[in-house]
Amino acid sequence: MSKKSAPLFALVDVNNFYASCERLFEPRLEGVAVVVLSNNDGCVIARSQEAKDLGIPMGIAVHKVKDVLRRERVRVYSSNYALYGDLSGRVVSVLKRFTPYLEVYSIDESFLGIGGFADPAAYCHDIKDTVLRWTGLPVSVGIGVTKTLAKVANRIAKKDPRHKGVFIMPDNPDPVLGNLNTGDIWGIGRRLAARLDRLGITTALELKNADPKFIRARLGVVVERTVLELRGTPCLALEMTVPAQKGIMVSRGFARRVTEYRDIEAAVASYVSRAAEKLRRQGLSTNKLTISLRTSPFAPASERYANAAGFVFSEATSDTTDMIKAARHCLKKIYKPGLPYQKAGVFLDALEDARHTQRSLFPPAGTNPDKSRALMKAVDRINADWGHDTVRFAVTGIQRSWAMKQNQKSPCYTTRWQDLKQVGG
DNA sequence: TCTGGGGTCCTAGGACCC
DNA sequence: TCTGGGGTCCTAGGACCC
Repeated sequence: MSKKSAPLFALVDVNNFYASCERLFEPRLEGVAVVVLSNNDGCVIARSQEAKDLGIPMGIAVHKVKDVLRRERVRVYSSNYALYGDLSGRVVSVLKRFTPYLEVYSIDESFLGIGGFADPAAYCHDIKDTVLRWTGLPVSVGIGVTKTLAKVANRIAKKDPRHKGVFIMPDNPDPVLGNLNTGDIWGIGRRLAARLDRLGITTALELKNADPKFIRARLGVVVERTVLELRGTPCLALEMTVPAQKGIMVSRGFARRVTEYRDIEAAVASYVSRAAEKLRRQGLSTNKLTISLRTSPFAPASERYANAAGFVFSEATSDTTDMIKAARHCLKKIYKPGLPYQKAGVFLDALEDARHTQRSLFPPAGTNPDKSRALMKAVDRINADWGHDTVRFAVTGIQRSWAMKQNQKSPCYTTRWQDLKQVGG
């Protein structure tokens, strides 16, 4: 992309990503309806085209579509993030061979800066064909002068087979935008769509033609930027460097309702351990830990409860022991006996580079940072070599009746040797 | 019986300062 | 008893994304 050329964005997006990943290692699934479930096998988070054609909605609770899943013999998979993460990396490495102007936006989407090409559509067809040939995954590409317009174009590339997977936004986008609801624009969710509706704005074209100052006053700067992006004025740049993470969260629903303090404490301690590993892997330490606990939001009102409590460390830490201690302190504040708890979580906040941690003038008694660092390093090393949780804290429990359900999980073909054997049968 | 998990950014309002 | 205006920083909550 030469400096003089006008910016042009391509959004490359894997079609039905999770479903396509499952299909990659099970050729029998070709042409068959496939769905992938959320954690705890709770709801549908990905569908093959055939599953979409059966009218199975995104995000629906599994128990609500049980009948159609059985009747139509839909193949059902628990989500397998190790597999999806690995395949995502393969797609990105193919894209990197085409251009350094690359922003990995999500597990299945990347923005590419493609300004300066004489024939961007041909270039993107080449990208699409190459990704399919080298990874086996089908992608669609949308092209536009802003990220928001590239998103719109991508949607059309996916929906209308006549475009063969690549759609470039025309110079006059109005006919396209006139056929698009505001809720289908990137950045406009259900709430904002409803508020726009009340202002008499229902299509993307109407939003584009609205007064940006008026929109800013009523709906804030985010929506104002969307108006400008729809008009072809870029407000969002290609972000090629990954910014430092601001927070780390680990939260899970329990496989079944949990009431006993000991069980919740065990679950929370194991989430804390996982969060602490993520923290150390990135060379960070945390200043603040928050524990959250709740019953099901679908529970009867008498059982509905959600609360959170935080703990601020006197100096930043990356030590699992410190964090478990803090977590117990928080949990005691918010745990109420007798309730059927459904979910707990830990959030690590106010992160900083572990190498430049500000030491407290008054460190808590009995702490020895060097010793703790060495211990954590050893624990991480053993767990990396021998598998998750080979070494873990006793408080995380032995029985783990709360551990999540994943009854339909596919093998980790690409990341575990043991699982690879299953391919050959 | 059964409804995901992990992030980001923005805004409003309170605390505090001069 | 009366009692300003403006700035900054922090936090909680809301909205969005995939």
